[in-house]
Amino acid sequence: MTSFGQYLRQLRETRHAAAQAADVGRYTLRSVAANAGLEPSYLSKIERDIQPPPSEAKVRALAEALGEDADVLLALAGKVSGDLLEAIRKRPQLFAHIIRELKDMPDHAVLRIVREVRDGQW
Amino acid sequence: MTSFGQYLRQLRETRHAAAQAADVGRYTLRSVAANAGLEPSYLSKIERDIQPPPSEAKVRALAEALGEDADVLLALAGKVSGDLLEAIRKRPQLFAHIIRELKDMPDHAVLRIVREVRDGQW
DNA sequence: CAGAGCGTGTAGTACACACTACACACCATG
DNA sequence: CATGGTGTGTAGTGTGTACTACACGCTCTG
Repeated sequence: MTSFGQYLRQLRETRHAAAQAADVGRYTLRSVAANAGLEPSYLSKIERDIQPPPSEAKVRALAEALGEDADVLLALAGKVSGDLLEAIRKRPQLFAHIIRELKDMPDHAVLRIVREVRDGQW
Repeated sequence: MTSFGQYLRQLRETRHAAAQAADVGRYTLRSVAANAGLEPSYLSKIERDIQPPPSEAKVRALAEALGEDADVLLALAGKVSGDLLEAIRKRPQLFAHIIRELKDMPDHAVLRIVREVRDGQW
């Protein structure tokens, strides 16, 4: 399993290389830290898994700065997005039930449900 | 909104009265605390909302001791069950998507989906 | 070879979390 | 009137969370 730090560093280095090739946009540790609003040394430690992942807000800021999906990054950070938690807390039994039903199903089955729901014949 | 503490106390007092009427089983603060594995004074403070809700494990133990649904009690405690979090973290985008789709739907619509899923033609 | 820019090391902070231990005051009962 | 059981008050503890501030050493460029 890739750790949060490993993933973050790899992601940044990929962006860095791509930005070199292209033109603008810098993906140095310092500039990413600045864009995401945290101290460079802090980010350095996070990327090397010396510090645990930061708060949800900072993870979101990092996702934004690196062009990555926030939910994915949050998951790697061992967290779940606050708005999802809120939704579950509002109707705990309902959501507990449905999540437990779906958790052992293969992706394609769940995806099919998602699509059915979105197409909205409910 | 009923607080966690208020709810807990009310629940315990209800059980207490019922147990009086019936026969066995004690629902004093001390005995519930003992059954759930925490200090009486701690539970006392929790029931009066002087202390914040305890850890997930303790909330579960309280639910067990009081015959209440753990997910409901956890929700009142502002928490979400760890197994649900784990399921979401394993497939963050998938579950984020489906929860966000469902969160604004009325109960009956969600329930219908739950049933369809359980009846398993997926 | 000075200076900019890069990543990193060390130190420390403020606060919340999750509790325990023990003493106390009250009430009813034998 | 002492004893058992009830809820509560006070105090303190260890651990994690979530960071900041600042200094250091390396490398590349002008």
